Amino acid sequence: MPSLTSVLGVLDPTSDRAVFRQIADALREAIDKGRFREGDKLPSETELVDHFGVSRMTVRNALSLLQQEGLAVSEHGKGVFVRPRPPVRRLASNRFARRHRDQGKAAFTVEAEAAGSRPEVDNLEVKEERPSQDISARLGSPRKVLARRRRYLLDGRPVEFATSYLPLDLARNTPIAQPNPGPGGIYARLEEMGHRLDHFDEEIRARMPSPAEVRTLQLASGVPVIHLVRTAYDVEGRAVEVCDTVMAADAYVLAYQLPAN
Amino acid sequence: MPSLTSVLGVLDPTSDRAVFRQIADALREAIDKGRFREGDKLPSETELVDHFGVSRMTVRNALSLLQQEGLAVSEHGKGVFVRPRPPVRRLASNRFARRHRDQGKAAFTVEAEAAGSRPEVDNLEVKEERPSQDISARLGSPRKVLARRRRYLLDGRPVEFATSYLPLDLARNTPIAQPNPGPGGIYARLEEMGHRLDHFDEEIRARMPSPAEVRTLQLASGVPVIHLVRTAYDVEGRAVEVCDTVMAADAYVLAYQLPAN
DNA sequence: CTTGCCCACTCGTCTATACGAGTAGTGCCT
DNA sequence: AGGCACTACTCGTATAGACGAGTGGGCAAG
Repeated sequence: MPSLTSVLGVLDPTSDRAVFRQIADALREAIDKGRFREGDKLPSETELVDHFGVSRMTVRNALSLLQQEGLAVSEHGKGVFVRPRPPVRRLASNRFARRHRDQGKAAFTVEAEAAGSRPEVDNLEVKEERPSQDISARLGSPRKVLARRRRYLLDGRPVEFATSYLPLDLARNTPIAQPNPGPGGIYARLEEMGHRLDHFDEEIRARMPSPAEVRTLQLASGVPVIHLVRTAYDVEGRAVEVCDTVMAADAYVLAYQLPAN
Repeated sequence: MPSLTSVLGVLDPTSDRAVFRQIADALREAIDKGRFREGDKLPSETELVDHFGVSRMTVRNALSLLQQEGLAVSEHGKGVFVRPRPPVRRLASNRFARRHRDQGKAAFTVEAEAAGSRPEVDNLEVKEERPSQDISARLGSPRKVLARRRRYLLDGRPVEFATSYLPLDLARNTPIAQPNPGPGGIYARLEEMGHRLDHFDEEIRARMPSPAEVRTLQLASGVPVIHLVRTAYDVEGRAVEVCDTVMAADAYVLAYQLPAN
């Protein structure tokens, strides 16, 4: 067992860099160099206090920095750990292409099982409501919309929360208003109903989660969310669906293929 | 001038929610309700201490939470302010399409001026180097690559830092190895050199910035970065360029249009 | 009137202490 | 063998105080 000094070094009292930043630097460097690996427990606050000869608040300040950077997570009663990188789910840009519309299960389920994960969907909610200003504008100002909410989990971990909005005049009293819209999902139903899909617009943002999103997605601190808003247009140019998705950023890579011409 | 109590309310001593969270909640709610607007100064730490009757560390803890959420920014000597939302730059998926290749200026410059901003590019660096494992794999394992680094600013604010990598055998002693590759950028040069471009692959991730990225992009705390890696392929299927881009997430929306078939 | 200093106010850093609460192992008691 | 209590260790929350450093306004000296 190597000494803490050999792993973390010592403070430089002549430096004008704040002590807690020096401590954070030392820990960050040790993590980068592989002295601590994913899931490893970092030295406890008490050990760091003793090693660096500073007060506990200073140590906590340093650890808090690492958590904000997404490098570490603390667990009450256990310790502070190097944040494990979960397996990422790759979302291909053509995942909604007609030829990929699976006739049995939802796309999420198929992909997750192919990747060796256990998929779940919960928090299902289908209701009629008045659209927000943003959603309303994207859908051509319908008075009411059908909202389909659901949360996706992989191996028990929530990774994504999505809401689909459809103009109510289009979705009411159709399979789309059912909790399970049937094989191929709502896009298959829309096409059966005569709304042949032409293209999708996707808008991607990244930001820190709201407290509600932290709860829903059980996010560790230092993990942003990817906010994706997809609008589906039929061949007549009508926006027939808006899907608002919030994803745990550490669980996703979005992949797009674009023509060069 | 409304009293602090009418804006922030009071603590609930019977609640088991931590005091600093209650204070953060009160401030967050006041911001959400528009009692404080973008750029407004929040009550000073001292005022919050007096109002809530708690110690300064508790108040700082609450303010720190808001900063991690990206809701507030502190300025030494001045105060804590509601974080202003900068204008976002919209990156369209077809921005590199051949027909959009401007013959005079760089795409960044054209777009920025169209949006009424003052564009700058700095930190230019062009050098030959050994590729990282990741870049090497994407480019088909060249021994060395040409790296072109640059930083983009809008109205003096850094928003994006990008590095292009090209196999050295392809780029050496060409205009691509010059600081200014000429009209239409390196994609125009590549096509002139016989590498007609076929398509691009883009991979998008979001995460918290490293300390180096915080410096380079002058990021406030609570602002993630969008990490985009674009690989350009010629019609023969060869990867001819990888562009690794780190963007301030609060300055960008990425927009993609996808066919439905 | 201008310059420059000082002061009041801001947040930043750090110490020292206290108690609460979650976790896990040990060992006793049943 | 099983269950439970105790305990030692972890991080979480909160207090009180001190000094440092950046900002900006006012006041006094030139």
